Amino acid sequence: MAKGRGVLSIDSDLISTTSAFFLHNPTVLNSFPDQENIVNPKWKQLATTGRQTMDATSARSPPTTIQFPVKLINTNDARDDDDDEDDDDSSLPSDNRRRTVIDEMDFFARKKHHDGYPITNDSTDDLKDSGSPAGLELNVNTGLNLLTTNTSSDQSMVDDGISSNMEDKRAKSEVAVLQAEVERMKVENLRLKDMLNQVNSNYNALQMHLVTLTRDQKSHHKNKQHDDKIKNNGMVPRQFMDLGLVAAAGDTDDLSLSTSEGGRSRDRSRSPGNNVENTNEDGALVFDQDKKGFARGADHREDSPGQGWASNKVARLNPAKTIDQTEATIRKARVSVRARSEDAMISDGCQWRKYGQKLAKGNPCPRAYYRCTMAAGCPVRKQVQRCAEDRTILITTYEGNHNHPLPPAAMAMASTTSSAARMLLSGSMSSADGLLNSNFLTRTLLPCSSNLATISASAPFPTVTLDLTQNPNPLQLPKQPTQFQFPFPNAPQDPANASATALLPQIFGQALYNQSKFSGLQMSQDMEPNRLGQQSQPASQQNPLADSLAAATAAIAADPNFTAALAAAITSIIGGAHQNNINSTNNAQTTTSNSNGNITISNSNSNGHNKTSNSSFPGN
DNA sequence: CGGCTTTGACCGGCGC
DNA sequence: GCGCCGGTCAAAGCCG
Ligand SMILES: [Zn+2]
Repeated sequence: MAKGRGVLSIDSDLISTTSAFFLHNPTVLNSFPDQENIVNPKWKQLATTGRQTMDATSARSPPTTIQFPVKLINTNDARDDDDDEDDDDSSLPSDNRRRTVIDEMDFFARKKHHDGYPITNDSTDDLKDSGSPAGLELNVNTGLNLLTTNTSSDQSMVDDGISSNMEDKRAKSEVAVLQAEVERMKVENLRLKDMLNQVNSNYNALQMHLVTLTRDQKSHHKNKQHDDKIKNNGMVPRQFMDLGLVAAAGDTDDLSLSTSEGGRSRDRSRSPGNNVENTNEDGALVFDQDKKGFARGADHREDSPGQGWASNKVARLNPAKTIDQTEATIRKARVSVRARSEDAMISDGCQWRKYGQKLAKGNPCPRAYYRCTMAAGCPVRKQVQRCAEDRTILITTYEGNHNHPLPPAAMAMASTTSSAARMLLSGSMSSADGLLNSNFLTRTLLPCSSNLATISASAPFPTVTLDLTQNPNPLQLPKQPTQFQFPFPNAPQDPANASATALLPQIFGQALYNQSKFSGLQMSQDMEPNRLGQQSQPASQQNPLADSLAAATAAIAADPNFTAALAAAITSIIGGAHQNNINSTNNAQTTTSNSNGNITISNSNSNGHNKTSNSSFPGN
């Protein structure tokens, strides 16, 4: 199978990057308005640079945002294989970033190996590759130094022309200086790395806190809502809530829903509690009884392996009947991506291991089951299946949140998933929100396009479907009643598009998220970036947004067409959002539907872009 | 040799 | 209670 390995090259300003990475969330809303100006040259520049796409988005977070490496993706295309070595080299040269990137790469590379930091080697490579076209000072300097340093002969070569001892000395001294600098950078790199890790951990911790707080608040809400819901279905609303929370936690962490471990002994054994996150869950979720039944066997299992560990215990401890439901919902919250691809599966930047295959009943094409192997306990699973009617369409369904850092490429999907979860969650918040949101979108977007985004209640669990195929397939329609449509005029067609593909989901997710926000919160126009402030909503939202935003931004930057489309979509959303807010007619309906909120978003892409996706992602 | 895929068996839920 | 079905497990084999 294709493995995705994310190799990231991060610009020299790691810190800012990292910080942005985690901090970014707040800006999302703002971003939209900005995005309207997609055309904005700034973006393009950024895109080309591959740096800080975010900047353009929001003035607030200037340089720091994550750079979603659209380019990285492109880079990947160039690559043939995944070898680690290749990663380092390839990543560097391909983009403008090459420059200092060297060190930064390691961050994400973590898993595999960042052999020492052969800075010297890398730098040399850079020089060779680039020939110093970039013209960035850093590159040039470093490279020169290194080269000279390494081989005396080289120096001699250079020196010959000059032929003065003084010069030699000078050169040597310079070299020495440069070397020293390199060393210093190395150290700094390490330091940054540590910082990153620290930030990460802090971030996680904060998230957990958030979740806990949110939960507390929720509990209040629940009590209130619960009553209401009971009338309808008792459980549904909560589930969403939980999802949201979970999802929130999930950005970095999983959704850990604890199911009861009860029966799954076998599975569990395998997936030991690697994750620290369990704690999160503790705070976040409480289930009392193992099975409340709603979840199918499969569901249980899923939970248990990745998430269950700690959570399970916790769940037992806390008796809350509805919790189960929540859990189920969470589990069930899924993001389905429809894309045209001849490949067995689309590359999403993650590493997947196939653990099963089945012939689903209504489909002659087998369904493949994958689990994320980027981290030991990662609960994320995905199902890949070809559309029965149109076998060129590959339907990939993601479930759960990663409990580990992701390469940018993977972030897109991950964020999308989480966004979807949030959205669902938000829906739960204001009972109908999810639906409302969809309606929102529909109304807003419909005019624009031919492409569909549909929401259907039919699905057993809340699902957000992103249709990246050009045609709104009849297939979907039957399953899911289309309630609203999203127009995406142009879809990227290149391999590079793969990134775009990945991004789309995020974008959608964001859009959804925003909607949810709008509808649920009835956000004021301000759209304050501070999500934290909005505790009412699940904490999870905050993070994912940022990610998705970043991804979206990157994507936009990368592909003009796409950008335009997005811009249109965003604009419409934004514009429509307010209007929609007013329209809450749906609410009544939604309440019922809460249990399953399915949203389908279709995008018109040219066919075949998917193919590339596999190789294209940096991760691979 | 480790990791991944393949594939039949197994499990639990659900409907009849 | 039985069978169907989706989902997962895990032994066996493959691959680099
Ligand atoms: Zn994962």
